[in-house]
Amino acid sequence: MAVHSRVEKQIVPVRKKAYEHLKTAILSGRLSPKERLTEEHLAETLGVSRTPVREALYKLEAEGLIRPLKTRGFIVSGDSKEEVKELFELRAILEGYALRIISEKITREGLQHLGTFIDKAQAALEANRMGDVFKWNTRFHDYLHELVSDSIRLYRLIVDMRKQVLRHRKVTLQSIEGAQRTLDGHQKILLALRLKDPELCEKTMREHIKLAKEDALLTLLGEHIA
Amino acid sequence: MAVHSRVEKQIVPVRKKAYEHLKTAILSGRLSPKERLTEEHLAETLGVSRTPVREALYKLEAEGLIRPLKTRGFIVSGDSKEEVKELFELRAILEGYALRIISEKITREGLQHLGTFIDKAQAALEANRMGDVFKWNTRFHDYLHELVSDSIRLYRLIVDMRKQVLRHRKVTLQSIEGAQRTLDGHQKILLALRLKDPELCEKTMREHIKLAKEDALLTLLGEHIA
DNA sequence: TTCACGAGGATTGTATACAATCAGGCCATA
DNA sequence: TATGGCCTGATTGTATACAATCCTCGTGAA
Repeated sequence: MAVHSRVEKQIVPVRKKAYEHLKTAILSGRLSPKERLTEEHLAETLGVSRTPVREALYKLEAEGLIRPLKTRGFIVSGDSKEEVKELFELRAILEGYALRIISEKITREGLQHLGTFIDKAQAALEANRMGDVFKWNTRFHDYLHELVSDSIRLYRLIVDMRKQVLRHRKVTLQSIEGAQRTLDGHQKILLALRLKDPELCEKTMREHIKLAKEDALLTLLGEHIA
Repeated sequence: MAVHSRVEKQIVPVRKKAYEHLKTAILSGRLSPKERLTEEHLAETLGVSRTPVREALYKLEAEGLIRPLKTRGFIVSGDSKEEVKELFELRAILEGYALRIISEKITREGLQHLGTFIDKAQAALEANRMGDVFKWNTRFHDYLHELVSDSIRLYRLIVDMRKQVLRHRKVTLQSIEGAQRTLDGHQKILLALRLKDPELCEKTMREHIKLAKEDALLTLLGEHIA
């Protein structure tokens, strides 16, 4: 019948649910850097005991999404200019290196996939479907990331950081010019990959992310003014 | 009376003790990748309850020092050739970038300090006091790391990784040639810093760590044969 | 033999209780 | 007004109990 009838009961530990809950709340901005997080209060809110909550908190701390308060409790890490800058710069380094590795082992099909993602994003942009632009751009990056997934540490770092900058990226991509700039960047990346030039790949990716950084910083500034 | 009679009670949470205990056991090789770690067993061994142990385990996992076993429990991450390679390569990237940053803001005194560390290490090497060579080399790197300490994320990543490669480095430095090569590398780094050439700094550091990587891999191979 | 399928022990997940600790305010004293 | 110490509620740290889950291994049927 079904090729795989095993449905894999997929038990989700409370700890994980608490973690995801908090994470999305933070990344979406629903949880601002203003409010203090305490184990007990969160436990009550989520309707669970402190144990899983505290484990979720520790994990978030390890990822840098929240930080311990001197006065006990945590706050979500601010998106101060400095922090956003550092985040993007680290991404530039890590993803630049990743692209270097990728360039050495990507296949013809891989290149084709990437090309498709760009085309779809471009088409979406021209049709003014910004949601889809975002989607295909994300696919583009995700596909790249998968290509380094045997470098476990590198992969984990990249994925972590990427999640953290998500909120900034979303804003950037909402402007037409921003989106077009991003797409141009992706084209350049693809070209560098096609040329199989590791040096160029690293450089291109760094520049691509540097642009994203500047967009994000502008946005940040804008919010400040608004 | 005493200038500072405050002794700072310095309470050390059990969790932290468990964490440190396990960490040193792992880094020193006392805990091999062979044995399985379970919460209960560890708790019993350390004479504490499972709660702090489990928190220590999660932290170690986040740092990549142990990994969950499919069959429940953890094992310490192997030092397979692939893993060591990746570790050093990541270090090369991150510390290379760090040196680039440092080159932009290091002061005259900073350069002098670094020079001193190298001299001391060189002297120790010539007197065949390998322990001291290790010590001064460590100082050299530690000092560099402190210079990036306002880039919190970068700093944390570097420190983490550095701890993980410690066991490999120790072996390398025991050989005279290995130590001399390391020192030469440090000289080059210092030179690059003096020239205030970010590009060169990054490149030099990468190469320095690449050499260390090759040493470590050789050692690893040797152990395999032995 | 090989496979399916429980039984049972080992291990982890979560809740809860209690002890330890800390921040912040209050009061006494100067 | 400033200083220092102590009290108290808030919060975290650790232990423990119990429930849930998973691995293993034996048993029996094909």
